[in-house]
Amino acid sequence: MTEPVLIAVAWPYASAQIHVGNLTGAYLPADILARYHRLRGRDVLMVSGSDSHGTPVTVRADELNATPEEVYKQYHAEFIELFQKLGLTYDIFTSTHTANHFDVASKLFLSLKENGFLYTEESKQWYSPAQERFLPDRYVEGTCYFCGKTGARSDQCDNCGHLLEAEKLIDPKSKIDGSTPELRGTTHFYLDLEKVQDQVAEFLRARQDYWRPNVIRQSLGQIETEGLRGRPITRDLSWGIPVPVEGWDGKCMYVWFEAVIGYLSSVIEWGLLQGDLEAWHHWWTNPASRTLYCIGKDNIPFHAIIWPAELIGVGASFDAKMGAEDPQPLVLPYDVPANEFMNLEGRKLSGSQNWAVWGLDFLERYDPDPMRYYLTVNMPETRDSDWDWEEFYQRNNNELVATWGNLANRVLSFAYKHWEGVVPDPGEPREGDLALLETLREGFKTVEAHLEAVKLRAAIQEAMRLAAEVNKYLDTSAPWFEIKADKDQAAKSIYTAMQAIDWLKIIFAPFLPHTSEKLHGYLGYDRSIFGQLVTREVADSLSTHLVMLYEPGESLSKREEDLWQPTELRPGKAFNQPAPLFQKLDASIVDEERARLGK
RNA sequence: GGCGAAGUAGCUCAAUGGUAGAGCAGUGGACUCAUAAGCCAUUGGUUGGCGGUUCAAAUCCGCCCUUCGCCA
Repeated sequence: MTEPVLIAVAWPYASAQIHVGNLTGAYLPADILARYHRLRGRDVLMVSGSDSHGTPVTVRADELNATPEEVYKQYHAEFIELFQKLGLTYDIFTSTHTANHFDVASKLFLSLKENGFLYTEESKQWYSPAQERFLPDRYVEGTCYFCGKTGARSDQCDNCGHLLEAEKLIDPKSKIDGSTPELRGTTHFYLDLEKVQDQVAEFLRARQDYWRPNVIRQSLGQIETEGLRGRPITRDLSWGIPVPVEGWDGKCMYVWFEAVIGYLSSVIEWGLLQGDLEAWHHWWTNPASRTLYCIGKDNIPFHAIIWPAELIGVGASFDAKMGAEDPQPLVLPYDVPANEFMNLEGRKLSGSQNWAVWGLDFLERYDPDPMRYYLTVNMPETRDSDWDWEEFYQRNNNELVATWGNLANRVLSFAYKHWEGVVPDPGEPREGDLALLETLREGFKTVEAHLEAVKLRAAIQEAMRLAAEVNKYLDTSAPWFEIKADKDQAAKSIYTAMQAIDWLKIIFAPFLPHTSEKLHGYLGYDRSIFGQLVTREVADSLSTHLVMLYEPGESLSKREEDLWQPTELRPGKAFNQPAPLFQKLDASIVDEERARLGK
């Protein structure tokens, strides 16, 4: 009896590279949770994909003189390369530009429409007579009627900060060709949030005891003080999912509306690729399913209010459209553990000013686990945090290398030298040996409690504390003395320490999977702890797209098998010559890396 | 402007009414299996400011300051 766990991860916009802020905010915590739940033997599905539509992609395409499809595919491929190198084990990482997603989004849209949660309304939008199309707000610039500054966007003036009413903007110009746009009436669909407001509030109140304060207070606070108003969910755009209603040619669904539907469509696609068309029900219509949404704080309203509102409005209608005989409603979010932001050297990250640490660039020079470690201990769980190269260097050398890497290395080196690569037989354990192992046994439970509560920083700190306990144990028992007087005593100490690091390997595995696998290999195990990431090109009626998939293969983490517990290290078992798990960094990297910033 | 989050030791963070703690950095020490790592000891804080409630406040209340986010 395994528990379905859906790890739903924010969909990166396919118009910019991924930096450490994106990673620590959403993608890395998701992977840590996914790996932990896999070790527990649960039915984990971690899903996401590239948000391929919308204005940012078309803006980037215009800049590069390319098509939006070319732009999205280029970034999409880079995302997948990064995720493979960093070991972010998405069961599926796909795209919103797939026939399946179009179909699912359309069915969901129509479900909302038929259930009476959509209405239409006319508003005024910028229209370019020269190009015969509507222009997004950010394509139109003019003179601010508050401060007189030119170059103000049509919806907000960056100079004085005022929000602007489009019709009052002085001398509006299209950024594309400099022509003068005009305001024209256009009709759009709106999501009737007012209608579901009470149900959304009820949904939030039922979860307020365990949701993070920043998420629950902001969401519930907004409903209680201001209430909800309808939001337009369609736009005059050509790059996106067409509105599935007759007579609505030239209009697409607004990206924020359709991208979140990816959490559903990607699970369906995963099932299709497994050849199991019904698989998605296990996570989406099963009341036992636990769904966790890993996102950054900029996404809170969409995941804590709008997406639940969409799901409530859809009810069982989507399942009915999928052909179910006894249609069930879709499962509402269990938790939305949104993180705050990560700054860089005290300043806000800025991609355009290159004030960022880019994922792929970082991995050109460093290993993935040091990045995962620093981003976990410094995760912005309760407030904004800061990437500081000096601190990265210090924590790598003083914590990761010194406490954990050195522990594994000192134990295995000593054992390999004196017992010729065979796990020593401890005989009867002494009191101190039992006490250390008891501490580690308790450690599984403590780290587990932190992980279940999505307190990843506390979890990894506890894991490091356990490693320090083993270091203390070694200093107390001092096998380097024991071996001179009585090798049997040294065998007890070294066996106990080996047993401890074999367990710590599992405890660290969700956070530092690459080095846990390495240690796992040194300890003489054949099958890997986790599976592999593979890519596949998928063709459909719309286009072709690259998907990344997680394949458990012959790995140890399997459904219904709980690896999150102490296991016995067999005396007499052969193990391999060890090497250091982590590299010490030279102090010079701090200045070198700082010199790269802002250029 | 409205709502929300955050402000604790040099740095990163714990501690939601009961003697302010941990890790790292700093300082001193004994040891040497190990990536000069680890271990032991230790310095260091009017808990952003002011006022209030209480026998007791980092914690509850009010005002102010700073940072950040959402909304208008």
